Amino acid sequence: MPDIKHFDPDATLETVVRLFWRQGVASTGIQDIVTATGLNRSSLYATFGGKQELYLAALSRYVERRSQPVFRRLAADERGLPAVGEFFDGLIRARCSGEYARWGCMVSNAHAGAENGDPEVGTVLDRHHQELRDALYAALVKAEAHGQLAPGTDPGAAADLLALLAYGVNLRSRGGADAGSLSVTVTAALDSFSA
Amino acid sequence: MPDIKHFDPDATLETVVRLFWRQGVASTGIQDIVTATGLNRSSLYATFGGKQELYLAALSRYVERRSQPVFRRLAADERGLPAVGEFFDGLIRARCSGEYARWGCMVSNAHAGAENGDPEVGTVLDRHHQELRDALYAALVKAEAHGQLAPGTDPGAAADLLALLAYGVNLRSRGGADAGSLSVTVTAALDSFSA
DNA sequence: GCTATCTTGGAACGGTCGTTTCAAGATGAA
DNA sequence: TTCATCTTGAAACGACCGTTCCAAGATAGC
Repeated sequence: MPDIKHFDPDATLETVVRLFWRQGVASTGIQDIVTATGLNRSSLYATFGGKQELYLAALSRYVERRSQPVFRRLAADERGLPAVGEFFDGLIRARCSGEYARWGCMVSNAHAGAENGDPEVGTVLDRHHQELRDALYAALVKAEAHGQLAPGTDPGAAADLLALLAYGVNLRSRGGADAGSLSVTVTAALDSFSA
Repeated sequence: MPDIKHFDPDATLETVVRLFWRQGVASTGIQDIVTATGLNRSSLYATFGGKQELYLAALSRYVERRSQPVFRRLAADERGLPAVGEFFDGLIRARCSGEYARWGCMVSNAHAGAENGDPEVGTVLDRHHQELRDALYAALVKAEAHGQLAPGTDPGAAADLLALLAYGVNLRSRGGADAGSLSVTVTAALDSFSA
């Protein structure tokens, strides 16, 4: 019997993701969201709850739609080191050019925000890090099996290092670092593992 | 003839640094600063100007008092790789324990904030990164001279990598990563350079 | 002690914050 | 078509935002 929603919650949430991603949660007002999505406060609150819940939903969507697909592709790639190189190439390209240039990574940004005190946010950050590391590890294990790794290279330790390196890329790209120098650094790191 | 200030601007700025460092600029209100410093709005604005100028002054103070002394010590250290190891040990200890545990690095945090659009802030971030890299480079050049580096290791590329790694440590420590795993990762990275 | 000059306390500014409320509108089953 | 139910628009909430203003207070040279 009831009325149905006159908008697409999924498209709305994607718009919200981009606002929080680019500006951060503390610098994004409800009015910004109302303006960007075109819907009003009532629909917003009825659908998503308050700002914090909306942020958490947006952060989760970011992880599911942006991060995890890339992680899965990396983990499933059978080529080994070339897959890792492609992962970082794509990362740097996404961070420095195109629609989301200089936005950094929403999860990396969340680390620096005051909202990481929220335990639910903290859980998302930890899981995201674990998934990134695991995907890198899976690729590096295959690299090892293909004899692509320099002798004595531990895939686990390398995965830990590359995961932290990715955060550095995310941060510095948002700060304005140019794609070329980031690429050189990452390539040199991968070369140091290479057989 | 005039009256003199009834407070110590330097001590005040240090208090402000800690507020912005811990909570970020967007989540820190002028009222928070008034409460924490004990002085009133008039003195605050007369001495430092508005919030953005205050943030810039606090960020500069952080770099001068917290980052640069450590960078200088690293750059001046003649031991090579042990100096780099000590630098990261101190970094991880400062980030994960003591008074500033889980605060991250104020400069790293600034990368993720919306204020990095301010060109003056951007300049501070870039200079900070350059100084960090240069200090690492200086230490690695000495390591090379001492024969501590694995053959084929380029001190410049290694410095670039370790600088980005430091950002990763800063971010993940704020996110709650434990000191032990960060230490293991960093140690493994340094070992991969070691002769 | 007088006075010019700066500092301080505290109120107040207009604006925006996140959130709530409620009447009017839209929907689909009966 | 009727009606119960949900959605929507718009106004309003109190609280807080960064900032400004000004009278009262403190200081140091005269």
